[in-house]
Amino acid sequence: MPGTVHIVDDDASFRTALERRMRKAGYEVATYASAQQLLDRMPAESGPACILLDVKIPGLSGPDLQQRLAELGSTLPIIFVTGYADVRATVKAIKAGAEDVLTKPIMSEQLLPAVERALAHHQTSRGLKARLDELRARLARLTPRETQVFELVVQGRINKQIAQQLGATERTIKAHRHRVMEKMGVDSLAELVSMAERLDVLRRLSAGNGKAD
Amino acid sequence: MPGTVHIVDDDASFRTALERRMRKAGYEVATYASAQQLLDRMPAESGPACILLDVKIPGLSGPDLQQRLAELGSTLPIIFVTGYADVRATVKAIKAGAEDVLTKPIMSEQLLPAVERALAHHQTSRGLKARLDELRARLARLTPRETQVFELVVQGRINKQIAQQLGATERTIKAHRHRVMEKMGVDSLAELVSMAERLDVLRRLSAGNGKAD
DNA sequence: TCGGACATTGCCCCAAAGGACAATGCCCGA
DNA sequence: TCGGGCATTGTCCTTTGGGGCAATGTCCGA
Repeated sequence: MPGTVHIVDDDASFRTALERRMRKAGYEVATYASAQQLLDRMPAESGPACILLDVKIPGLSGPDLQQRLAELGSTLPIIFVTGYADVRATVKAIKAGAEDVLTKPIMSEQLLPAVERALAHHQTSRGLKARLDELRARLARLTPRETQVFELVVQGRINKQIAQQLGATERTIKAHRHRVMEKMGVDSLAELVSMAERLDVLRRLSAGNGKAD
Repeated sequence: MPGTVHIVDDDASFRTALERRMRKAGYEVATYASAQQLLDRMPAESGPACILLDVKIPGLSGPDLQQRLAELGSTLPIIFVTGYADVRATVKAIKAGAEDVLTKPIMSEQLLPAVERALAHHQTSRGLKARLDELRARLARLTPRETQVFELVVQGRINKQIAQQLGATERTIKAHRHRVMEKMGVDSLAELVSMAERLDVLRRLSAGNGKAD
């Protein structure tokens, strides 16, 4: 799979060596001497990509960068590269959503499959994120009142109940409801509920870990 | 949190030492000299519990047991115990849903929090599993025809369309639909769709990894 | 101050969903 | 062979949902 590999390592020679291997394998490459550098030149997500990230680098550490990226809603899969076997850190990294952890010296038999997996996962998660963002955008277009109606509707309340709860007429609720369906781009209650459910599930996941996006 | 710790290790002295530490910490303990032994005496899931599992044991290995348990739909969190730092295996174990990986000698500062986390997670996942099983059970009570109607209904099709697609009368669909709502224990389309969505999402997760249950 | 976004309602009509009551036909295991 | 589960329909009536058409009132930024 074609894709871009972002290499973050403070050791210039290691960085270059890795870059060569990646280019030879057919990937686009971008290198960074520090985590901050990557954040500054934050790569536009145009295609499948991943990060080869050294754990121990000056300034923001590998795990620090991982956290920052998660906070920024990045979908870039991270493959950690570490000089020594640290089980504690490895567990933590994977739980935080890292794609893999490789120890130096990095064997190609491990590196290449890991990169391929990462790119494939990124492909998938980008798609998911795109769809979710689309839903969120639609949801954001609802007016406050429409949002209230939306929430009650997907909970299964009938117009009469909603009207009573919001202190309005059933006719009014119908009007809001109509606009909600319109703005959300669905034409059946089932689709609306399904959409709400997805937003909800994904919202929960996002709250839990950085792998959500 | 009170709970039971299942210890699997072929080294009797290590097993006993660990058992003592766990009892002292206030947990119920059950020990097994092999993975097979645990499978044979498969613990009934009565309360929060977890497994302290040695990676390298004769017969079924730790990871092997992990896989078997996943296939059996177990929700028991596994904390791996390993003699040496193996990053590859660690990554694989965590990805396969392991709760944690600890290296010997096992420090209490790592062990006790890990066990607590495992028990807490088990508590949660048991709850999720129970709810999911409930849904599955309800779904299983539907007759073939009702299942067909169920699927079309949650897709947002209206009775008329369903009737046409299934080659039946609208009246018939209403009858099936009514029984579906009844058997699934809901009284609004929204709830039915929500239920279907959960079953679907969780089904996907189950297919992906052993952590699903 | 004017136009636009938002919230609200009324009236009317049609389509769809929910249920009550009732009945028919098939198939299968006890 | 009989009872039960399952699938199917009919008729009739009520409740909900969906929309067209139209209008009013508030609030706010240009």
